[in-house]
Amino acid sequence: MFALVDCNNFYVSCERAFQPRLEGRPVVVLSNNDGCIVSRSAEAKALGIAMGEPLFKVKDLVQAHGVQALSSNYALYGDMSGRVMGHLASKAPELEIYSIDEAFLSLHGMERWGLDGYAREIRAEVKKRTHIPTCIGLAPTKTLAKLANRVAKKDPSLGGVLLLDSPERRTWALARVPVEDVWGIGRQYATKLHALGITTAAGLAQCSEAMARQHLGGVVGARLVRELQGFPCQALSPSEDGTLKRQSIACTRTFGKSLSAFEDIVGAVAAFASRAAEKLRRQGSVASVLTVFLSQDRFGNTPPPHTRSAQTTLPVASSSTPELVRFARALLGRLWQPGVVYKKAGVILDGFEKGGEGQLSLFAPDGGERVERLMQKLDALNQRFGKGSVQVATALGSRMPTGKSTTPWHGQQQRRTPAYTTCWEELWEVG
DNA sequence: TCTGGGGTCCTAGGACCC
DNA sequence: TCTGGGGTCCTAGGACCC
Repeated sequence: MFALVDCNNFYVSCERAFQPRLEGRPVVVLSNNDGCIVSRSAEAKALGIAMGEPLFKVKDLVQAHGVQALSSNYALYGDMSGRVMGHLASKAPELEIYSIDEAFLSLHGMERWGLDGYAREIRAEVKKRTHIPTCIGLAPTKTLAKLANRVAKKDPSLGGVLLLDSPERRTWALARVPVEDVWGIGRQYATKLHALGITTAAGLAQCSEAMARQHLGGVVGARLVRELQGFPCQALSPSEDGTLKRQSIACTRTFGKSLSAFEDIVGAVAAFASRAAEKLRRQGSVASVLTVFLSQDRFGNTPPPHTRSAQTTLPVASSSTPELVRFARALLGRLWQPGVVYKKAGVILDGFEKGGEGQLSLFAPDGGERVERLMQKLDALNQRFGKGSVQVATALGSRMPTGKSTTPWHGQQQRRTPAYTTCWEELWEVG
């Protein structure tokens, strides 16, 4: 049996854990640049505020109902996520961290404990220790566990837990979930399925394999239907030592304002590459593929495509900031055009190998050990004195290296709460 | 005026290999 | 007119997820 533990309105719940006055009120958390709504409290959902909606489109609603709109505070959410996952890891032999607010647990062999009661215990404990409310779905496949979780979230009478351990319960749950709410059914597939007269998860579960393959992206769709029928097709991939090992790492941003000058954009790209390299080192990988993209305003008047990208395979896989910045800069040189107004850029790393196991370079006789030591020092300094204390100069862009002016690509974050748990200057004050 | 930032997996075609 | 069978790697793009 799998359990899927999912935090309710995660970002809003993190904010509420430190600001009890937000309890019972409509609250939303905003994306970067305070642009879109990415997390909503139950009260905000009830007002009809949609997920992903731009803030400016619901400004009236927000004002009329005194909705608290907060900038996103990823330092806080990441830390709270770690705490929740830490508790979950102690509750099951295996844990797969699926996203910042969700994890699959393998409960194989624990059936005799009474899974329903055990799930309620986990839920209560997470709430008590972290103040984060969760819902738990339990079922023989991941897709059914997701579905059970979704039903548990929508139906308060279930007390946050739903166990699907019999054909009767499964049939009951499948019948009450619209097909578009099934894990793996997005907008395109939902439209197709409705046209075919399939409107519920129950209907989808009765689909033939041929039909699933034809309409739902081949083997992916076939697996989805089998999982709904109770035949597991997706195994748990346990997260080693409670952390996620990614297959790709991206750092991308919409700029705070439009940028044209090469020096400004190269500053942004260098900063993104530095950040990506940091994440890469933290998971102990080296990357062999680097992609840079550059976008114009996708809501503006310029016809698509709005994005151009360039990719390169590194001669030797690397996690060195200066090395990756150098290649990123070269790629940017191929993309940037004078006079064009840009709104967004990004750096993506791919093709990972485990650090120390990759192909060695003929031309770096020490195997890159010096650079590795340098990067360790860099990370240690930034850990000790705060993010960005030591950077490659390219990342400063056209700024003077002194002074506190923000970089031209930085956006607004006017409603950010303190990083209560990760920054000495911003510790929680009680009183 | 204002419109996010991450990820995953799969397919298909072309170049190239034996 | 006929002209094999089996791979890999790379790129681009599409669908989905949170």
